[in-house]
Amino acid sequence: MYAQVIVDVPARPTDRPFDYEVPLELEACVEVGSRVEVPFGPRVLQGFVVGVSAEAPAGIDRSKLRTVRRVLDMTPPLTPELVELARWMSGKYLCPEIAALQVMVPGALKAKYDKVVVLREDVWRRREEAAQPELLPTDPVRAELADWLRARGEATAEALLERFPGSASLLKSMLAEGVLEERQRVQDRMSVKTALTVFPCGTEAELREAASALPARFQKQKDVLDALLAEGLRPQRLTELLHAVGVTSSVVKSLEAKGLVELRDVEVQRDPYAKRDFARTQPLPLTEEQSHVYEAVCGTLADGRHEVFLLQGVTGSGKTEVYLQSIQRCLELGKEAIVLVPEISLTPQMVQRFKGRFGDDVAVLHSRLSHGERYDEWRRIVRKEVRVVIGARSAIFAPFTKLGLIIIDEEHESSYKQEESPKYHARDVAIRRAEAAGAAVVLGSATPSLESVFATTREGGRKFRLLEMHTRALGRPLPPVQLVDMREELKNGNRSMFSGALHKAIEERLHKKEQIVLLLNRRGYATFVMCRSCGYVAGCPHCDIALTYHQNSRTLRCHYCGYAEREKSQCPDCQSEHIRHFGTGTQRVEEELVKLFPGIRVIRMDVDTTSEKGSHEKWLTMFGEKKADVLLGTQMVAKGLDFPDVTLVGVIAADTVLNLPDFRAGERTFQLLTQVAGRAGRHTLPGEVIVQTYTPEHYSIAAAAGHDYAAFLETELEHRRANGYPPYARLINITLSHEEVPRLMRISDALAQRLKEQALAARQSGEDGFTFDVLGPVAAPIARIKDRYRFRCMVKYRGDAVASRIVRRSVAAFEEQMAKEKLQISVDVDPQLLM
DNA sequence: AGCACGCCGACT
DNA sequence: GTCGGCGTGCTC
Repeated sequence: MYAQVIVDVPARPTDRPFDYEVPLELEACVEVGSRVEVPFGPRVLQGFVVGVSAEAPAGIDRSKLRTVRRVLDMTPPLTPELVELARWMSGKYLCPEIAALQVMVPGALKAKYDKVVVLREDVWRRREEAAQPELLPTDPVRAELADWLRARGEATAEALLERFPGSASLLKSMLAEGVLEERQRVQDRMSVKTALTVFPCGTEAELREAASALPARFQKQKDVLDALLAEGLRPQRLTELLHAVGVTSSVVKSLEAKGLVELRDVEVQRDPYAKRDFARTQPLPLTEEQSHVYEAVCGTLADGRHEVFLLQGVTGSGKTEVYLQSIQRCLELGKEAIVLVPEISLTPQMVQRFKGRFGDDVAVLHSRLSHGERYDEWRRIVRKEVRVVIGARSAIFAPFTKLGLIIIDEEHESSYKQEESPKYHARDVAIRRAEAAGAAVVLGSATPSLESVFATTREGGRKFRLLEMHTRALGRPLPPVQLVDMREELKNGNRSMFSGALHKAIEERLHKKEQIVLLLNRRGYATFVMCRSCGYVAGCPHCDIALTYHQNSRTLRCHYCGYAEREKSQCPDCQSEHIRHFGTGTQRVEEELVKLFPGIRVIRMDVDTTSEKGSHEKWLTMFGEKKADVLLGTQMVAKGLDFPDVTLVGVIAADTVLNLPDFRAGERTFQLLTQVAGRAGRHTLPGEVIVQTYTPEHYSIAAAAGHDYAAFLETELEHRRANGYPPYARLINITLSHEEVPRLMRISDALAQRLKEQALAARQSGEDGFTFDVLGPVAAPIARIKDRYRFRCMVKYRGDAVASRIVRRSVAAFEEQMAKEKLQISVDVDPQLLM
């Protein structure tokens, strides 16, 4: 048997399958999707099997074939369907196939390579016994080192030198003699956690009899048997059993010797939700709108068809209940379901709803889990213990084999795009996966992305089917939104960051003991350091970016290259001492709140206060328990929260994002305002929203205030069409980086030229139905990172396949330069952030 | 990406 | 004369 393997070397020349022979004893466990260890050149690597065959591969010298050394998992971590998906991803996002395969498995399975030295006992003995002591090396440490290594079995060179300092040359000569041998090791980052488990041997009657047959002096052994019988002979974790009965392990060992129980190492899970009890919930009755949507989805599910639905439902219209019941139906049909939610809204509230409905049938995957916890949840999927997965972006790769339904909540969220390689978009991957699996996709949002809405129109080819929900499930109207023109406030002498209206509204809520959500529309801007005298901003010496102030270490750090320096007390430019760090903005709002409303209790949520693991949940729980009057924060307070006593939502400055040089700025602003407005008055108490802005006439802001998606859509689409932006075209960003600007400029121009030529060639060879425009090259928004300058070409295209082929071929022409002179080219297909 | 092989400067 | 610098070429 032969296997085709993609090896763990993310580079262009190795980005193809390599053929290996599979030894007979491994044939049973090598299949497409297996993770294997293979020799590759002078080293040993991890790889994924992407093909198997009985016949020897053609076109390769048999003598060159090497053999698979080991299969790394009992069950393959990937399914053939996922292997195929990885192949598609590498073509679509222009990433090495191994990178796509790697994101599909938990980080715990990423290989760790190291080298160890072992003692060659046979060589050692032969030399010692050669009986010519005068010829043996005389180093006194020799024997000691050999003994130590013999006891340990193996050791890394570092560990060995730590134990025997200064023996580097000894080590080298022993390796040369062949007494020591270097071996490569391939390890998982994380291994399976196991626990000794007690398995009763025999039937209940047998054990009962055995227990009573034991003489009185074996009382403790009897106690153990009784405990096992009381638990219905279920296997027990040894530590727990010992604790419960109050005996030591020797007692159980005695029982094992008698053959009454068996002790085995069993894989255990770190279940992060083990301690919590989730009250089971029943399906709620659906409103007319909800059941209309539900029926549509069920129809497709029943047919086992692939179809993409765009579910546009106003905030509070009860999308989640529709998801839950659709999943229920999917499970009844014997299929599995994946639910994607933005990381930020994967709150305990959300998890609770799914755990409550489906109990242990759900695995939860999110980045706040430790490596090990994440791995364990994922293992539950592999072992077929769950049929539903809820998680952030990468949960789209859950290794299900009978996928029936994929739900993407808040589908417009930019966090579905991975910003590192492979730069995939979970929505596009989901659709591709569902196509292959014959599964339905439901994209849900109150404010869908323009791309998705466009896909429901005739012009967009009616690729998606639009389903709408206009009314809120609890019958509450959408809260009225009041726009406050801050220019007027300033004119009237109000220089505070709170308008008269917002000030009064806050006061009222405090009086009535209702709660307030305040949003500062600023993308998690980090704290930076500026001189108030001359305007100097502390920047990274290696990157064109401001340094970030870190409170706890009192240092300034660069988030791009890791550069760090001490906090400054004097401006390096003008020597002024008026140099200080500027808060995230929320800090300043908090200070002002406390000043204006003495005794006000504020919870501030931003990058500073939520960096710690679990802090996000902690703050939300506190707010839910009404331990604070105000929840103040950036984007993160806008998403998916549902607190009944929130009756006021205030937006401090609506337009800060509008001025970013990104064609999606208007869309983002509209979405954010709509989302945050939806936090108010969700239950019995009526809500109110106050939006402060300097540009109340801007269509994004006006439309959000009027809860008018249609108006927003019309204007925004017009803009996009006029400027040739998505959804009328798609984008590919190609970023080039090099240490020298002149060289970089020349290469960038050459690349742009090449792209244009390739496009022309495609057109001339009769290819049509595509457009391909090259913009730039221009300096990238962050013009230098890690002392490398950056230029960018933007491609506007229509026609996926042709465009990626043109880009792939053009970039390939620079491969030689990439290797030779440290040129780097990074391709981002369908970028979400243009910054 | 590594790692080996190979060809030129500063040292015992 | 050797140790070690990093250029370039290959990996089933």
